[in-house]
Amino acid sequence: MSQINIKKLAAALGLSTSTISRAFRNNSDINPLTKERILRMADELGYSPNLYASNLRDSKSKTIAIIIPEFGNNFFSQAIKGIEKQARYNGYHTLIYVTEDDVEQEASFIRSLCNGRVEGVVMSASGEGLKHSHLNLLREKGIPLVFFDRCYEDVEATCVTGNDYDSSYEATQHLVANGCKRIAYLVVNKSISIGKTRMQGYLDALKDADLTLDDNLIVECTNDRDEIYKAIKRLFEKTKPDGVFASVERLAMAMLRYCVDAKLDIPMDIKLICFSCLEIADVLNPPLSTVNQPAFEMGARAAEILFEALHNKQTITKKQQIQLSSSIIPRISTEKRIFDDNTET
Amino acid sequence: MSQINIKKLAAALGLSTSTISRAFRNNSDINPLTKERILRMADELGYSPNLYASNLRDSKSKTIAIIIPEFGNNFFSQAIKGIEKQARYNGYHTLIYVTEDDVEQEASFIRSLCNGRVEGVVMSASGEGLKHSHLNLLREKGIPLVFFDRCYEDVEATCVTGNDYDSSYEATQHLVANGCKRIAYLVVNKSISIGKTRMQGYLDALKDADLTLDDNLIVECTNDRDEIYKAIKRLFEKTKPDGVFASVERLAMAMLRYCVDAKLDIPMDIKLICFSCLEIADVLNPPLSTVNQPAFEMGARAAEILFEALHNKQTITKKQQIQLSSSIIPRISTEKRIFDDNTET
DNA sequence: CTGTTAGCGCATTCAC
DNA sequence: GTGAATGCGCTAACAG
Repeated sequence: MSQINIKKLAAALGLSTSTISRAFRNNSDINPLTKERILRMADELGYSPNLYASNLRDSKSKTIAIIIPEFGNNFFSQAIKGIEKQARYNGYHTLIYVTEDDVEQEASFIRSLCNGRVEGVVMSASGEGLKHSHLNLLREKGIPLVFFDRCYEDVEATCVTGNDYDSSYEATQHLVANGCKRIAYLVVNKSISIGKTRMQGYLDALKDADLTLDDNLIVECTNDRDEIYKAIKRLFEKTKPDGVFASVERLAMAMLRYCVDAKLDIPMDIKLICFSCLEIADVLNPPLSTVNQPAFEMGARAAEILFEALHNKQTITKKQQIQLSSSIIPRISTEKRIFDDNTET
Repeated sequence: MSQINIKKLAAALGLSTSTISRAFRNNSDINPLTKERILRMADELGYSPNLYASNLRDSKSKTIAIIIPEFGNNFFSQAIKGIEKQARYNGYHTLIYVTEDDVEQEASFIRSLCNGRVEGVVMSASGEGLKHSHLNLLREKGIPLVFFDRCYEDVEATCVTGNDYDSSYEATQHLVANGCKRIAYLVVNKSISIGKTRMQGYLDALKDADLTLDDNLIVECTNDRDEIYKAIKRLFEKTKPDGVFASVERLAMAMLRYCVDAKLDIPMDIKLICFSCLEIADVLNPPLSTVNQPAFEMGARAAEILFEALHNKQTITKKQQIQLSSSIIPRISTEKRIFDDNTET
């Protein structure tokens, strides 16, 4: 394949390469007719300016990266959608990397991006709050970073999250209001920022409702479907919760499965609410009360902030947290049922 | 930001740039000690070879693109996961583009990729079988293409799909076997390849079961949630199906909603099965029988084929269809219920 | 309005 | 085992 390049095109037209170049960028002045002639010929010969040559010259890549820990639930697909849309709007390309919750992988991705491949990074953190030296690389290279949903607290960067504390408080309160006294909290990892924040909301709500905390009611799970199920089973065998607040969608799904198997009726025997952005929560069995996270908006907002930084030639984003409101959508799974006075609905 | 480059690093070490270069590629011979010294200093100074310079020199980008029509359901997130994983395995980067079902957008993306940005493309087609001239660009540039799930029949490229015809036939047969006589088919667009193939399976199964086809039972929907609902409502008002086969997940969700509102019991009054790769079909109300598509595998396989082509320096993939088997997972939504003889389960 | 010139950062000859 | 020279394809200054 004799690749066409600017020189050949110039030769074919009897022009200089700079004129060709001019025809392809909109700023420099050029005779409209020449331009048209060039573009026509370019089209015919299948010429388009080589990306890497241009990028090398201007050290601009018009590309950002998304780094996410996993793809397991709707949250990230919707967030990606938001980011990609913003990128498109700004004329940027979007690279995507999935770490599978592996900080090493995350570091490796970051390293592979620091050679000019991207101008900015939007990411949701994979690890806990320990060694983030790989992120210093970004700063050294002047590549701005924006977190969404999960962040490293010690890294200087803007972080777009939901109002996790408030939502958790409210979700717990919602269970209390509907009659729950022994509320369990299901979490994947209670030591990372987001699990911690959500748990605090839960704890404070319990305290404010004068409910005593039973440590057995806090269940730390993994991401493995079977193990989650077992953890829930143990919870119910050991202690008898009457309400469950799941900090992650996947854990609530396991709850639904367990309740079917254990012949527990939701919401009669146990009430359930969880963080989720599942669009089909209303057709679950039973329709599931959710703390609805604005995933798309979170992604879009994070990207927006990144592009602002890029636009202003900032090499770093301001350390601040931007909270988008989640909303509690009560459905059957937390409905109050009254037996004692025959007014059962 | 005084960016570090190969020259500065060379100067700092009193070496030539070519020696530096050698230290970073593993083939050329270089004194191990020099190499180590270089790498150490590079690390210290935060140097890594500029991507665009290397790419320009070698005309290699180590990047592929994914182009998908939408992000609306699990299918595409799982497929992306499969593709990304393969890419990572092969040391490639992955660009992602979402067309929102717009062929113009698709064409525009393709054009923006043909300047060397990517070495290959994995895509699920956005449009119908009409004008695909934008794909010729890829061929002209020698960029191989692999379709997954949705393809353009007239384009020469490998296409990885499910066994849609067979699965549809079986799904329909499954409804028949469980007592349905008037089976509706819900489809988004019956004229694109995939809608067509699936419908053919449905039609043939009806014929082989000696059921007469009622055109009113074939419902063409859009992607809009409300409109889908209305279309289903019209279907039930006009005619009384006793089984529904939904060619797309989203349509089945609308069915579940409609049945709640219309107080129709699934599977008593109506049975339902659909294409889906929802992992939580078992906790829907009722647990939904599905034709389970191997989305992750489809993505992974498509990527694999692309990398094979890349590896063999093919500029085009063989025109062939590779079918991965879907499996029918019967759940409550299609269960046979027998009233007449008191053996109701 | 167009051509000439120089150089972005790197990797590969070819010498030594 | 290492250095000097060349060019990948493009664009921005500068001249005219």
